[in-house]
Amino acid sequence: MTAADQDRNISSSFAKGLAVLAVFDAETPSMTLAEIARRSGQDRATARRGALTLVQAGYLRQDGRMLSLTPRVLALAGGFLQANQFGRRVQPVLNRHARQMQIEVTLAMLDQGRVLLLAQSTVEHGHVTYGFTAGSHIPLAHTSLGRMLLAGLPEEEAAAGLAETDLPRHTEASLTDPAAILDRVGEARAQGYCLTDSEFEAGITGYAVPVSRPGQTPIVAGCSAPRGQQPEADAERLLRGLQLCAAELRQAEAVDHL
Amino acid sequence: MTAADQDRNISSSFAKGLAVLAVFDAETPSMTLAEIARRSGQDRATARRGALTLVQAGYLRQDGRMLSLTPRVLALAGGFLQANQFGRRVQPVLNRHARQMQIEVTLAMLDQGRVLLLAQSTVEHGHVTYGFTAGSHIPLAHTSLGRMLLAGLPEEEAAAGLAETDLPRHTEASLTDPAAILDRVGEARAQGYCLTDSEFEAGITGYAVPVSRPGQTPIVAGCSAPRGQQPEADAERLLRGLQLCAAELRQAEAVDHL
DNA sequence: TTGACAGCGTTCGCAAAGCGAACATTGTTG
DNA sequence: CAACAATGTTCGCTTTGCGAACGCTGTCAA
Repeated sequence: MTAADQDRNISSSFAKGLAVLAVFDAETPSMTLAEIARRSGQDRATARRGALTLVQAGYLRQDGRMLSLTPRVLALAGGFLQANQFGRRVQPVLNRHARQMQIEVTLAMLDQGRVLLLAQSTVEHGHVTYGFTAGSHIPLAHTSLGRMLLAGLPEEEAAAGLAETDLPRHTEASLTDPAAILDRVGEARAQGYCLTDSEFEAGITGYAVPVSRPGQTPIVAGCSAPRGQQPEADAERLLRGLQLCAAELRQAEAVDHL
Repeated sequence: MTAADQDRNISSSFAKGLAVLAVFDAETPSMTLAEIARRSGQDRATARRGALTLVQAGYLRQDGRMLSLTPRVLALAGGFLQANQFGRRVQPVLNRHARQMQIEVTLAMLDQGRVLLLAQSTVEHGHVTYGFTAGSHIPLAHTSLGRMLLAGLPEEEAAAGLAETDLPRHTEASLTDPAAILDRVGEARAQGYCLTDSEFEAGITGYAVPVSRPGQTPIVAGCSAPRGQQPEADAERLLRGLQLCAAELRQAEAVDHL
């Protein structure tokens, strides 16, 4: 009861339960109650009630002492995707450009100090590396998508956003100095696109361009490919393709109210 | 406290909050508090607390008096998709077969008396009609996917499942007699595939085959296309393609523990 | 073998969280 | 503009759910 008193309008039990649902991510597909409690920073008994409630609601499956998400959570995302007509207005555009560029195209935004993938084109010869999908989180600091997103924020917010995340060394090439990363972000802001090389995955170059209009919540499109023989030619071709894709998404006002 | 006493292990506030989150679907992208309360069958004050909590947690956005889902809900689905390696084990297979068949391929399962789309390939020339995505719900009774799913259940369960849903007449061809629909389901079970014609969308034929092994929770793959000049030839080609796709998914054990 | 221990899931009395009738506020109709 | 209808918000009473405490199970060292 200090300064931040509990708001009578907020249901704390509900908030805690949501935290339980949110701890399930790529690294930990199934967990015990104690693990959930630890990850969500809650008492074991509290986590237990939340988990059991989720089981009853059908969002969680209990298998012995392990708990894991059920496909029903997809329905929650489905509500969002349909509300924003992703199936009609976003996915076809991504697919078409992906086809023309012969590369997988991803749409992303910021979420809690990470990059949240909103949609992904699907094309045959995609060099599948991690197998990210819509809803996946990827790092902010060492990906072209992340830096382009930061570039869409006012400078001080970008610095703040970067400060919130930790900076693991994914590869030898990963920049670890926040100032150096902010330099690259500034560069991306100035030139209207972002390139990264080998900072997240060795040998892979990332490309990203903004989709949202200045002032809106930043949305970006990007792609990644193994570094080829003529990096400059590749970059020019792919960035041109991404710019066309981004322009078309803007035109369709597909991402204006995110 | 009559017979159905409240379980001490279940957090009712949390369950009610989840119900609020779940009312957002394709038909109602944004709602007022009163509408949410009505749809979730809760008191307005209760719905309000749930909604405000969701706003604070970042899953809902408040815009005047309208509330709508934010992209963060995608992260919940992302947890499931990554846990089950959809990006690596399912999506590529669907994409490859879709490419070969030159048609959009969908993976689906049962959820609350409807068909829940789990994943969807995307090809260029897809005749985009509704713009469904992963997480979308489609009707159970009048789609080939739905009937094939019912065929994967024991007969009495299929009948029960069908009884739960209402049977709107989407088109003139929609079967409205439950017994007639169960006949088709039985047929699908017997022959190992399901065809429907114009029952959901006029002029569109749907094709579906089972993916899950007998006894598991039913999972099916399917596709749909405008009825062409040689329906039999189309059916043979598409069903063959779907069977190959389904076999490969089974082989990869991609959907065994759903 | 056994005692001590660490980690897990589960219980229960008490504090506080949230339910919903009642109220305030805003839009709508005759 | 008065009467109404529908929405958003408050507050006292009750129910819910918090977390210390418990029992159980597997693990390690003496």
